[in-house]
Amino acid sequence: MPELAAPLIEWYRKNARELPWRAPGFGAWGTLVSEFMLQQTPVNRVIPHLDAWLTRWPAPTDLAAAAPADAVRQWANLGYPRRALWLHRAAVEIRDRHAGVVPRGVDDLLALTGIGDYTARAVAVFAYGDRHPVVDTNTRRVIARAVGGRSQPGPPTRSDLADMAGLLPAGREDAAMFNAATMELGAVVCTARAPRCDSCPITHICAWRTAGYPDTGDDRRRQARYEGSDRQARGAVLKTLRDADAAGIRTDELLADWSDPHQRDRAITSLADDGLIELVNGSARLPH
DNA sequence: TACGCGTGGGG
DNA sequence: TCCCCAAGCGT
Repeated sequence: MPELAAPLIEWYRKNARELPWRAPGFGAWGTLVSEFMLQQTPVNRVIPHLDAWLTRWPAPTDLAAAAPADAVRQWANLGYPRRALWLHRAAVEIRDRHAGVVPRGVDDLLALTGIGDYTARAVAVFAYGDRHPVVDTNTRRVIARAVGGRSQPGPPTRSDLADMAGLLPAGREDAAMFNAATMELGAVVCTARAPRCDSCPITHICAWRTAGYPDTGDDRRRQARYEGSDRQARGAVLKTLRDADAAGIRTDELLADWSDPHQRDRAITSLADDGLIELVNGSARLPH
């Protein structure tokens, strides 16, 4: 296998976007919050919310002292609001189990609510500089193409971690840079649709290019339709409650005009099950 | 392993 | 107009 890391790192040094979490001394808490927000939400939408969040809660203990409702409100329209709840829980766990300091070990990070394989290693690598494989949708796509010669990656697998580990340079600094560079390439050059192969720094190594850019199929999981879905109903309920005062809204007045009453009821029940809302005295409100 | 989970911008 | 896509996680 030709050397992948060197040209990627060189390209990254010259072309990396200036992003808030890449500023020197950004801090582990900022990194952790940014990674929560970046789970399925695009960079450009995250940036202003990240700034506001860290201004309000500069340390894990600050967020831990707040009510979950405040976290859900501050999350605003970033999407997947369970992440706000999970981030709040993680802050409480960091306060209680790690003396208010974001842990450095991958196992400790994995034990926190809302942190999985990606986020745990992203924090360990980007905040603490340790040597681990970071696997996300970008690195999986870049490796599927450059190494696997395929047009798209398959569904995520446990072996993705070992595949990335096998490509990692020996040194900690280089390894961290390689992780970041592979993600960056996937984000801005080796994109899911219409990749910009003309400006790619590893075309000379790319197995997909060598094979003539074949369409090898695409067995990635498709996202369910949103229009008319329960998710849409949940989103509408939560938006209403974010915009309401702390006392909430009577459940019989909540989304009273929703076209499917059963779906409305399902949304309210499932949100309560998830802890995103509380049902008290016939009213629904964000969790105190 | 496969599914449910928000929201908005771009092709 | 839709459909695709976005630094995933928990179950």
